[in-house]
Amino acid sequence: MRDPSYYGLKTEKNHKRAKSIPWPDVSDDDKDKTKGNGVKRKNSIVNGSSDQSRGGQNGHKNKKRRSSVHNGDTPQSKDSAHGPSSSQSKRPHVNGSGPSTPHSAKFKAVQEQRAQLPIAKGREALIEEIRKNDVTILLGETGSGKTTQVPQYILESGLARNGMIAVTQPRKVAATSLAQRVAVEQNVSLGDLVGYAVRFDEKSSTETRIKYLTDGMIVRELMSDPLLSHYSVVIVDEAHERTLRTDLLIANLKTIQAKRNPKSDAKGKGNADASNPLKIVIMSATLDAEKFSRFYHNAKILYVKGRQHPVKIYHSAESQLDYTDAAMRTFFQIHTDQPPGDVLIFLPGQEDIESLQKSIELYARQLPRDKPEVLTCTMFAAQEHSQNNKAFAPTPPNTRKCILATNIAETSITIPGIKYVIDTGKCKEKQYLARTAGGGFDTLLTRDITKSSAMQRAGRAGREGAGVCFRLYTEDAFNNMAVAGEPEILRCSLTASILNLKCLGQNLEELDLMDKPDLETISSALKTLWLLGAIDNNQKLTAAGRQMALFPLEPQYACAVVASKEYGCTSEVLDIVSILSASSKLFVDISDQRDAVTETRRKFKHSSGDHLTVLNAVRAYREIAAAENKHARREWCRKHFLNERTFLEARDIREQLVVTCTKIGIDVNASAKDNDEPVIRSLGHGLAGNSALLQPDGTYKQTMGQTIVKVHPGSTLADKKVPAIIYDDLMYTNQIYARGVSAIPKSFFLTHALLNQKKA
DNA sequence: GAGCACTGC
Repeated sequence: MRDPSYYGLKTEKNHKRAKSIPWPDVSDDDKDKTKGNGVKRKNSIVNGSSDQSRGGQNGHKNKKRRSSVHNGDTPQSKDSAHGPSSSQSKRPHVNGSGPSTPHSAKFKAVQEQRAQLPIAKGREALIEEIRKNDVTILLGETGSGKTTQVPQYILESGLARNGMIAVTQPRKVAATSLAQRVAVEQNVSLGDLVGYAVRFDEKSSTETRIKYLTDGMIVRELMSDPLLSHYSVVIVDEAHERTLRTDLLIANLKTIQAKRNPKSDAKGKGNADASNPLKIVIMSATLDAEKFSRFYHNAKILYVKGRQHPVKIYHSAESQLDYTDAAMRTFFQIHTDQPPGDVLIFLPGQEDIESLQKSIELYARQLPRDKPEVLTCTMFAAQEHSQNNKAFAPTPPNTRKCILATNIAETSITIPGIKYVIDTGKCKEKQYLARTAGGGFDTLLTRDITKSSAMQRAGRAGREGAGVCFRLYTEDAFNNMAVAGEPEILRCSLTASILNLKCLGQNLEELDLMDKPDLETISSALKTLWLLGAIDNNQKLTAAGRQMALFPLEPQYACAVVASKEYGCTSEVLDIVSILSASSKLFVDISDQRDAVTETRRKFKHSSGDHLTVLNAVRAYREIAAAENKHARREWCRKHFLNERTFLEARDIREQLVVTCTKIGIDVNASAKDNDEPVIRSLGHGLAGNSALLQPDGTYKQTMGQTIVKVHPGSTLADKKVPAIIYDDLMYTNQIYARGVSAIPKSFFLTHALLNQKKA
């Protein structure tokens, strides 16, 4: 392969550094492929070939116990169309978007597609296994069709009896779009036989038998229905992601099954005579099935092949210290030597993305005329939606699109047209550091990805056709990667989970979890709950704690809402905490318009700090919203560097909070008007543990610990010294920064923890 | 005086 400098790229940096990365034999790729020598086809991801699972240390062990569902079953024609449910689909549907008539061409095409999915061949074997066993582990590669088909097979076979089938997903979009798809396949209107439930959005009815829901939603349902008695089958999808809520669900399902299937023994025999037995199906995409199996009394593991185009994987011959530079050189090697096709580059964060984009655009301008144009797009969570969406626009003719993305493109978003993937092997990961004193804090540091992540990234090149993945790390480095990431339960704060479990009468340390968190993390959470008055000296849930758990909020903010009743400022506190709980930040940062941003933000700035600054922004938006149309509102937000989606999401959250408040007798209209003190006081109750005092040397030191914290430069209090502060959270990057900071009179908060306990 | 992967109720 040729060096980019061959094309006359002339910055000083490039002259010093430019050398091509020695990708083994990539340049004469086509010739070598036909000869079958030269090109190393390492870990090639070919339709379900065993190569793909080579990365897993225990892959070979799995084989012993895995039985393939591909054992020669032929799908029965009577089932492959529509089963017992078909009678329900014959009702006339008034609206045009409803299901088509059973014999329409569209419906037939849908059923043909269903029958061709890889999992369809194993249908009978799969149903038989689920019938025989209380718990089934199903390993399915991408494209196997397991998530849409298994619930339908279970329904159509009658295994669910009269109960519902729950299918849990870690993400909302997945739950809603899967339900949509399955409703089409069942030829019913969404919300009838097939429905979904995610936060702020539910489409289900008394007729619903297959319900897709987020894992958070079903964990919430546990609070009102501890045995999940509405469901006869619970399918946990994407279990390998090991989200906190999936782990809590998996643990609870085990105890629920022990109660609902009284005769079940360790080998998991059928329980035809139990009145309302529960079937569990764990679906996962990776190699760690053994662990799920062991957890569920050595449950049977089934394996189903996927449908993926082959992806050739090249590892870098030597390790690349400067991964952005290596990514740039690799991009230009692809651009100059490889056939057309868009490129996706995985980078850890926004900063790397923006700097690499600049370099690529700089060098692309110096390419000879006969080379295709380069179009760069960036994709990361903090970026405006419209910018992220640019990657989806069709690539113009004679152009190669280069998408620079974070992990967002690994699971959450699928970009069409990608033929080449460049994987830096890095990501950023949040990790909670528990400190018994001071409550602990989050860190966000760049680290190596895992094997499953690396495979996922490579797979992104094979969505639509054969692809190529260039890894900017050696094959040894790949082999030394962890198989999978640490489950979330081991790296996040447990304050909210412990509070919710206490409402179920459970203690987290006694729960039968697949992975148990540190005692330090648990005691840090217990300490926070005690400070909030949610538990008493004997760690028993208090009346106030029970109220806090009802709110879909961090316990700190729930505590502030509960406290606001006394100070008569619930309206203001709801405004603030609903913004703080929204998934996107309110204040948009645009790196190249920084001066304009700070200037505009001054309008909302409140002298006491960030919380009341948020309140000012909410009040200003509300005025605009009342007076102006949608377009003007959006324009106003853009001009003021405010994220309107945050306002809209916060409005939904606020509505939920109003319902909860009303239920427990908190007057949501109680307002302190322009008196700020009660608002800060209420927040002070919730943030009693998150406080720091100014030291003589100008730094802030935690009141509950010894940590020196710095006010984050993005805060309105960044260049102002006040005697005492409260803050939303701490984040360690280069230093320990307090974010979401407000000044608070010293006399306030030192007593708040005690007040919380007294009230409780 | 400096930077923030991704979910979810």
